[in-house]
Amino acid sequence: MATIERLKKRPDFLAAAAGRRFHTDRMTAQGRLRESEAGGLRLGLTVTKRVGHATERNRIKRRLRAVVAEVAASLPADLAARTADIVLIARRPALDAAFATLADDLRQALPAVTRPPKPGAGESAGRPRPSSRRGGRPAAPPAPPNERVGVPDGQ
RNA sequence: UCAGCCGGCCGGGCGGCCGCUCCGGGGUUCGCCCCGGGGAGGAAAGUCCGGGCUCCAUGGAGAGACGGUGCCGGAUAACGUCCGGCGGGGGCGACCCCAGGGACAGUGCCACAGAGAGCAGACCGCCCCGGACUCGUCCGGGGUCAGGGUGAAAGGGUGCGGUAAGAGCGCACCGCGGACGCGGCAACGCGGACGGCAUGGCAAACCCCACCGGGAGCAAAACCGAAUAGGGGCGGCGCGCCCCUCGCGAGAGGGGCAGGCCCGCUCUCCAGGCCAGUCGCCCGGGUUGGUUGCUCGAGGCGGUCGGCGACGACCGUCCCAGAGGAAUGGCCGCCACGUCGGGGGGUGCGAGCCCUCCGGCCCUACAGAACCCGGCUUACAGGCCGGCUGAUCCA
Repeated sequence: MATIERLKKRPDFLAAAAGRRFHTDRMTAQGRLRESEAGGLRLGLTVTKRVGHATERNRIKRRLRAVVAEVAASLPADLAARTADIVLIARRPALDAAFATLADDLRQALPAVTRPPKPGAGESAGRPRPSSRRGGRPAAPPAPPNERVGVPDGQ
């Protein structure tokens, strides 16, 4: 049975932000293929302050962790063996969305963001340009760091 | 029964499946597994005060600056908190609200309006005197603040006397100040000779007075830990300037001043320490990560005693979250509560209230520990308990 490690280091989060993306109304998924180390999936959660207050952010993170655990239990072996980091950026509707809906979102997102690069060069065309109002931040990799730290504000 | 005031408390429950973290015990192929137990709040929040703790400084004293507090007494480790009083204000009342020291130490401000706003003031008006003439008006000089008018505020109020008109000018009452006396630990209260009324307000204006205060914070701090450099320790040698005397000189002797740094806001003083250069030997490792700090504490609960009370003393008993991209939950079912819509029934003139059924919603409000305590402030669906006040009804 497959398991998914938790992502905890800040540089890993920043690296994943440069990878492939997958959007739903509930969340945005970002994926990055790791070069080195052993195989397996790792996943981190980001819930920014703009989503809601601390209580609401915590609830979203707990529900997403439960979703991850459930999805991981029934993951195909080839998908689970991919060497990739995923970051889920929660959005406001994740607070009230049905549990099954969140699970479906994740099941769709996982293969999408961890797909190995095709030999063809059509990569950038298929990638959604995040220039819309989503998050309102530039698409450049050195993004403002504070925006995507999932830590509850330390004040 | 209705309206209201004060204090205290709760803030979903039960069950099923699957998880997280810490502690204790056991097992292990060292990956982990099994058993038992603990696991968010009254505000965990805002970070506004007060402490503990840690680091920075070698201790002590004084002055200044800056900041804070501000009726009195008490409680407390401390507080800007709390308790009990006082004074002022509001309410029929239970009760509630108030940054509430000093304006004869000084400086300053009091806009606009108004004649005049701080050693007051004459615009209209009133009155007296003189003059002019067209004979009831004008001009000049003077008195006056009762009236008009302005203003937040016009130098006590009302009445009588008094006067040319007036005025505490005189008198009565009220107000105000007030030596002194009495009560109270005190704030303050009560009485009050006497004073013809004087010291108008603002100190969330400067200021004065009294009291308090070093700074930064658990991302503090300590330890483990790979490399270079800075760095640290020990030991040897070495010690600035001026004057006088001796000496050809290197230098020697005596006297005086000692330079710089360390007193984490500044300055001064006392005590004390260090450095000033070079050589040799040894130690050591900024950051990432790990461990500690990290939960037994001004602790919870129960009781007795003291106190009006805040609270204190004593006895008994309990161990009660310790995460670290951050655990304390996820999903489902049932029930209760609330709310919305609809049907039926009861009651009432009626708004409405009560009972019951069906469906939907929220599936709970505010809100998530981050070193720990004491407070304050702010947010909060709904509910429970106790005491009290005012109406109304019955006896």
